[in-house]
Amino acid sequence: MCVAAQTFLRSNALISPSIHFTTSVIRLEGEYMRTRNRQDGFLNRSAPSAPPVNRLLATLPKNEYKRLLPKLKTVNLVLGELLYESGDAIKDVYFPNDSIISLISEVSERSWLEVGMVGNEGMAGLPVFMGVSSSSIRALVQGSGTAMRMSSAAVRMEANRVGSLHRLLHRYSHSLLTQVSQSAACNRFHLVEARLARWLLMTNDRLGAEAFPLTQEFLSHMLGVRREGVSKAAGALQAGKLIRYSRGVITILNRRGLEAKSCQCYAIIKAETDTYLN
Amino acid sequence: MCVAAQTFLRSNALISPSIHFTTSVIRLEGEYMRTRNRQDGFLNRSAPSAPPVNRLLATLPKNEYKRLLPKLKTVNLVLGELLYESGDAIKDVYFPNDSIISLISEVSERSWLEVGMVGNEGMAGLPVFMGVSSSSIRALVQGSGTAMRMSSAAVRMEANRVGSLHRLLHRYSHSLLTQVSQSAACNRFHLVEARLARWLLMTNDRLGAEAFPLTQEFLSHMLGVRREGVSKAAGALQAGKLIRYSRGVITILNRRGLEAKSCQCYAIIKAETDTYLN
DNA sequence: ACACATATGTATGCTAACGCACATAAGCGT
DNA sequence: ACGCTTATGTGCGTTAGCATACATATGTGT
Repeated sequence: MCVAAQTFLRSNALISPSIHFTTSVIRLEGEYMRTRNRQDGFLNRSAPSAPPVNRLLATLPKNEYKRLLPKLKTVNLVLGELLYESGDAIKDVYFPNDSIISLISEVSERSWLEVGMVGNEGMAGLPVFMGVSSSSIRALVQGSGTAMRMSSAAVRMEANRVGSLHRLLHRYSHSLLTQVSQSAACNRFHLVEARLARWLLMTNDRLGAEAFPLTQEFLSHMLGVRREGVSKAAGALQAGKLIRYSRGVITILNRRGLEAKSCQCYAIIKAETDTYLN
Repeated sequence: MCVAAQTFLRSNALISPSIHFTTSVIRLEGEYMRTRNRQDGFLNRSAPSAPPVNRLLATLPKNEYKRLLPKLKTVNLVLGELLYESGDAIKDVYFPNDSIISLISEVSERSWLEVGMVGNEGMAGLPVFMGVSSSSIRALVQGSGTAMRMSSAAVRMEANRVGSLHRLLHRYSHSLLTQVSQSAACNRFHLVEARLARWLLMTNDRLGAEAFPLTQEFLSHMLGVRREGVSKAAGALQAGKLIRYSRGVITILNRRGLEAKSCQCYAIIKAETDTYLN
């Protein structure tokens, strides 16, 4: 958690790392607890038509799922938590239920970019399955919720036997690569407003909530633009009554409208993500 | 080959598709043949300290390599050839020797972006290994040369048995994802000139040649910028005597200088690519 | 109620890259 | 040698997004 906050705020270079560290832990945990308490189940998740479980795991045949169950542990992931850092050993992998994990690439202290988003359709920690112990990509919790955690050792076992999980992870790898490629092109060609709309929709899909805590500062790192750019784009979306936001909480008011503002990339990525499990 | 040229020139929307098709086949093949004839072994490949073989295959243990050999066929790949198109079934996979294959993502008729580059360190057609028959990413020959071709059916067999190739392809998948992520960030944050320098260096590494046929038009699609932008950036590099070019042929004059002009991304990607095989 | 931290808005000037239009140049086929 | 095609250069107005600086607003703890 400490590490999480440290990274989360690393961009603010004016304050010394240690100060950073302390204040941001407080800030993050504080913010989270507050929002959770203010309104029970703050996220306003819509009535769960489907129970919030990881769809990748849910697709496994029963016997295989049973075999894996002892190795899986439900854990809570909190916004801002850093699951693994660039270059560090990956100790566990995560199958999100209703949480979201961002895969982030960094080219400099202040320039980050989300290259992929992992929700209940996938797993964070693919490098382990691929036989690599660390990655240059950072995994940061972008939406609070639960996930199923599995040790890297257990994942490495799965890499050695071709079973249902093995095959599913292959399909997922392809899906993720597609997502990363599509958003690379999207980030290159599309305007900030469209990309913001896409990002909010993707988050909405995975979180199953209409409102979620996110500052513009955080968003700016996801989209790879300045905070002021997010302010402008978000302001435009709010003016159009598509979203509402205040002090780190964003609420989606009009999904259809957001879809119209977003680029095709949203639909393309969603189609890929939704169909690979079939 | 027809399809190749069709796609290669698709951006020129002023000419009808059929005209396109015919003229561009001629143009491409013509250009290639001309350059090949003009000077025997036009590419001026540097003295092959290492023989030009696919390094992924070369890393296999001997017995496994022998097992695969009957399934591999050496083929010639020609600049502009389209190995598989977005959405179409992938019939074969390719292990480049001294050829290069570009993985390209498209967001509109005129907006393309190279998301990954495959040389002798890898394989084009990973989706097949991952159990998917087609991909939204296009594979286009970006540098002429030879490659080892293997049928998709044979690759699917390999996906079902965990052997050396299986493990290597896992490692390669991770390497490719890293490359795609890094260039996504690079394309987002770095200037055209730096990206062009990086791209030329990466091509130089894989082609093993100082001079290679490439128009600015082609380059613009790789970098996801306008042709005029390439003209400006290439002009600057030429003014600095780092490269020389004329009518579709680029020559690298000063590698060190290019490395200085490029961003760190070149070194980062190269390190990943060079070390995953060990 | 107040002070404080932090989230968000906004203004100004700047630059890279865009879109369009056209000029030049180099090679090729006849 | 000539004309054609194609590759490359360049100028001009526009724009999205950057950097910096500062203003405002909104929760929170005391």
